[in-house]
Amino acid sequence: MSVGIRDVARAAGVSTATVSRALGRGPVSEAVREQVEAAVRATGYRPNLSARRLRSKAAQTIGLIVADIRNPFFTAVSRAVEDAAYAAGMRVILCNTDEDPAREALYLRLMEEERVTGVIFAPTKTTADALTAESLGFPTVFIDRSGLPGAHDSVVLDNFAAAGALVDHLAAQGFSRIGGLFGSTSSTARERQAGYEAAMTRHGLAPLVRSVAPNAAAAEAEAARWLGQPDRPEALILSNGLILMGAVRAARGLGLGVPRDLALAGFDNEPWTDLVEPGLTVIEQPVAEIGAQAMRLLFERIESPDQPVRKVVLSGRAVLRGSTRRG
Amino acid sequence: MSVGIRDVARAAGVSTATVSRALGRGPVSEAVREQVEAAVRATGYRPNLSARRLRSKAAQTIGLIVADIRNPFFTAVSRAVEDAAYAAGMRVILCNTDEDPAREALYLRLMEEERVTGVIFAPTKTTADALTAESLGFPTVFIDRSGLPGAHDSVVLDNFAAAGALVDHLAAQGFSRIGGLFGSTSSTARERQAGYEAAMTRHGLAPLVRSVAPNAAAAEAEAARWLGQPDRPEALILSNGLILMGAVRAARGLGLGVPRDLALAGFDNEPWTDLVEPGLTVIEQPVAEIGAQAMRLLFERIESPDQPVRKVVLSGRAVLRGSTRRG
DNA sequence: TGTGCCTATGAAAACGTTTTCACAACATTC
DNA sequence: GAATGTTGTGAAAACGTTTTCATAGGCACA
Repeated sequence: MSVGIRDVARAAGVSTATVSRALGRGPVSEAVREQVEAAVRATGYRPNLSARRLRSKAAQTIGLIVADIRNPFFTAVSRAVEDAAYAAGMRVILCNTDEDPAREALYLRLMEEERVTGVIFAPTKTTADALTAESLGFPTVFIDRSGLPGAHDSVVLDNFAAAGALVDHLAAQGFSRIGGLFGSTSSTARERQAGYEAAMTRHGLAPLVRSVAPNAAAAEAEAARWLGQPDRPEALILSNGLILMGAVRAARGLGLGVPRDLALAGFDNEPWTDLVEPGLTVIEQPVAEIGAQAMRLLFERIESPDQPVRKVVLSGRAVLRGSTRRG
Repeated sequence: MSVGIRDVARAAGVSTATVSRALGRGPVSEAVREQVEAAVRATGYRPNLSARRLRSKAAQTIGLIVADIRNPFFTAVSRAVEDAAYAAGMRVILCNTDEDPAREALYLRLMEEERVTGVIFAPTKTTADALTAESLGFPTVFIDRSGLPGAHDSVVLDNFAAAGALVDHLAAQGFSRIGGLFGSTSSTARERQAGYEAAMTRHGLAPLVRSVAPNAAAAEAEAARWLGQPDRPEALILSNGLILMGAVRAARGLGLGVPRDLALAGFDNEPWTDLVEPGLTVIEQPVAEIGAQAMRLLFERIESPDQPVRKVVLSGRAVLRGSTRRG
């Protein structure tokens, strides 16, 4: 019923081996190559990728496991990864873990069963800490988040410095009760928290830290609780775009003026952050480059599996807007 | 080197056929099933999905081809599709066409080669109009956009009615020079335009229409051009979230107050639309339901390939905010 | 003219599963 | 007690490719 390589071979008057060689790379005479191509067109042949992968053991597939596809940061990174992958003739399987270690385990097993060429992974802290260099059966690059030192290639932001830069900026504007609301599931949030705390200490200020599930609803609830207290912070640093949005909503809900009653500074320069009034001060991440670098690292790891582990650290760019301007 | 089903069979003291049956569904005694499971654990066996798919001819894979993953509408729909797919034990291959017919063709060929179980597809108008019922080698459900009548299952918004509702609302507020800026690549934008024009005519108003590539940058440029003219519209209807964002930026850039100098109404109730000042009046689409219904239609089509073509039309919900309030 | 070495090709094996076919052991029906 | 299912199992075929192995023909070189 379905047309296979033997139908093409019959139509072209050659063997299946020759068809395979003509379609891939292999020594074939120009005449035969043209015959085969004509036969492919005539029969409407489409190669069966499952069969091809089974025999050749080259899956030509990379897995992309992200924590939350609704987070525009991951969407943007995915775009870059996919573009690079398809340009290299590889397919992408995209998986969403929702920051859930159980789903991470599920998808990692799926990757094994697919015999993927490699994986790009933004793991939760729980999973990252559990994964040693040998525990994964395929080349892996961590993205946005890093795990055990020296265990996996990774490309991350210089979170420590970026969070420190936000504190410096707020301190320079004269704010002193600067709070930090950080995600609870990622190493990234921890690093940002550490950078925040170090900078606060450097400025002789007392760190005020809370953590929260990294989504807008949870962040709004927690921020509202915090900001409702009499000794509320006068400035807040938020560890990603979703948490930043939650904080903006909480401030609105409580009738707090920004930056008069509350200054806000966050991460991820999402399109809406300069549309709200006042514009929000953020650290912009080089999202496209993160994706591209991850693919580069992955390809190089596939090429030479035994090279030393590498960690690419990219710098964020502070985008200063009205939300941190001292009234 | 890699452990296969025959290693498991040897370890369990049974044949490979029995292992296969014990792992899948098939008549096996309870004792043997436990033996096999123990052997799987002992050997660390992972099934090879390529081999499984090749032999069983069940890809257990659905393709999801969207126009732009940066558009939160598609992100949200993808979430729903993926959740449903993984719940049904299927994998998802996600592809981005960037509204480019050439990439659509590329990905459709990929779907054939993957021998996918089915595809959910948001096609450009160009591709949709070229695709007859027989031209696709797999069950397909169109999403957000429809093609030739009766050619493919689809789940879409009632775009005509929704656009009309926006016009009605603006007209009721006393606006009369109401312009419409619509995307140029989708049937959806055409339907919204038709609904807009019909409603304008119904109100005795003259339609003012422009079209633009459906992304924020192009929309901003076109809106700025339009709004810079002396006889500029006093209200604008925008055919999706990205175009709406472009229009907001254009208004800001020209120093036009909303809604005093310009009223704005659009599609897609994205999280940022109530964060800008004033909040934006939009049609909210039931994104999760669109994804879920698409999966339902697809599964039913797979089950009974010859049933009549169905089109699910969902209603949008008008969310009225300050951007259309008559000053 | 013989020897050796490329190049293009075909026959057949191999990839790791599931499925078909055959059959033995046992239960059910007449 | 014979005929007729069931049920559990193994041997081997099959899925659609790529790859290995073998070989025939052409060409260069001695």
